[in-house]
Amino acid sequence: MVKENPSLQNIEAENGGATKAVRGPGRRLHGAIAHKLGMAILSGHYAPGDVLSGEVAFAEELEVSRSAYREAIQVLTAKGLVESRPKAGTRVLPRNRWNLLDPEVLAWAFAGEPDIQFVRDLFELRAIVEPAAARLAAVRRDKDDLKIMKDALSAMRRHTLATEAGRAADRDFHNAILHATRNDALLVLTASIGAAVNWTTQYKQRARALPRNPIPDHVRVYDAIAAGDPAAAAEAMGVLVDLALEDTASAMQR
Amino acid sequence: MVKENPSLQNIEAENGGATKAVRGPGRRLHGAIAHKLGMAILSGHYAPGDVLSGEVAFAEELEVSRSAYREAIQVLTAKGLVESRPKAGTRVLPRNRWNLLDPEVLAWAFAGEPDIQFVRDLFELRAIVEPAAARLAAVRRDKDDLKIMKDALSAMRRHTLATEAGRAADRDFHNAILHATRNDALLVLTASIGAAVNWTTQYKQRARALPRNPIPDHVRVYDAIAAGDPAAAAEAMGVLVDLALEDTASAMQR
DNA sequence: ATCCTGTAATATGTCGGAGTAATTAGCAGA
DNA sequence: TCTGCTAATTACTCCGACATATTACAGGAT
Repeated sequence: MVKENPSLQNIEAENGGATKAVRGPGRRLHGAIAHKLGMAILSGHYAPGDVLSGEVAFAEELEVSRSAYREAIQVLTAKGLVESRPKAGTRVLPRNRWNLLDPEVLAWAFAGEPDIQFVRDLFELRAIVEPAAARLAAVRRDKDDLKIMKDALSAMRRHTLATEAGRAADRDFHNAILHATRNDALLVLTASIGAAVNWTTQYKQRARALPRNPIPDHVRVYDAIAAGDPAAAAEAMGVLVDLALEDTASAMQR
Repeated sequence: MVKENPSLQNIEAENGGATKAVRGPGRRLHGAIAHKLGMAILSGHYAPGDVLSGEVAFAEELEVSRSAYREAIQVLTAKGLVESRPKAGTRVLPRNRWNLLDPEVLAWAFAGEPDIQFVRDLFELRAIVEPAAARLAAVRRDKDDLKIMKDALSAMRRHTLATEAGRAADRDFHNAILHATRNDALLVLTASIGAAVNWTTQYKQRARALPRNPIPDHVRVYDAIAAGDPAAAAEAMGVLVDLALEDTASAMQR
């Protein structure tokens, strides 16, 4: 258990100037604090059971008002990361209480050095859900869905995955499939994970050039869905996820 | 777009007495507000795009301080339900921005009249994930996992599912399976959904007695996992989920 | 040794005000 | 009449202080 809070100074102080100049226009102060704290927890800087020393002391240390600190804590509490009780202080909750599928939490988890085991867990989940989604999409898609997928596909071809536009097209393609399942729960889940994993894709991108051309595999998924063949769609999507896992794993090991 | 806020008075006023007497000991004020507001949004009382009239006016109407109101809004914002911007007020975000897998959001969704389509979506997701989890568990489980499952099973036999203890044992059984997958992401996801769905189970409970004895089906799952047979485990779990869906659907139709 | 009780520490709830950003409307020019 | 800019209003954001309630902890009694 850490007693004092080590080196959390300078939340957002690139320059020593005014606060408003530092934080972006859309970014609120408590949001920045929550981000900072959330990353600190997800990165393991604070372990479950650790106590974030007293509210007043902490806010003082961060050089923000208690209100801002309290609102930040409120956010973390809403995501199940911490729990604060009178006298006891604010403690980091055990991992199983964390809301790991929250988009923001996911982002924090991937912001620092992502935990390899957790990434593998996430891909395992993807490997379960995405093929099943493709299976459903093959049955339930309509003409509009197919058109959107087709457009995204050609956009992926035009720009490569090396560009931001290309990656956006990739996201659109997958989102179109999810949307075609007509299942909101599936959509939300996969969208959250997808966003985090796409971050990993950028990560990978930094490491080296594309390992191989992913377009044909995407086309196979599209063809199967267009043909209304659930089994083939699931199989093709399975290949896609496996491929992504391979690439990511090899990129993270270096 | 609603302009004024209809009938949100008396957040927690059963009696006209002191506030502290009404809200439970562990329940904080802003938590109660967030609960109230969250339920109002999830139940469709506020539609996406609706604006919750001015902070001051609203806090006044709820008879709480602005700080409490703000902290409640903070919670909702963290869950992606609303977004507040200066001058524009606090607006309800579109549904696809909602954090539907958040345990609390799920609870709110089920608190009122649960949306049938959403329940179906959730069960579809369960039907995808849980058999896959059973498949993994069949391979990765160790002796301790089996012991916990066995204990939960016998507890389910002792108390029936009609009692709270029996339902707790049911939860334990499923959690043990999830834990045996050694996949935190899977565990968190299914735990969230399971909690909400268990609520539905209580719902069902009210409607009528148990439709049939679920114990043998649970035993089949256990046997397959104990035998280390992935395919059989997945199949048996699929049966379990289908059964639950059937029961819930028929219970909700009345 | 265990239980109880009092106290101090700490988080929670409240308030009002100053600051800031954005929408809206009003005005000027083409 | 339409377009572009300016200004004022409005609502959120942040702040610091105060009052309150809860609880952990310690010290004493049984």
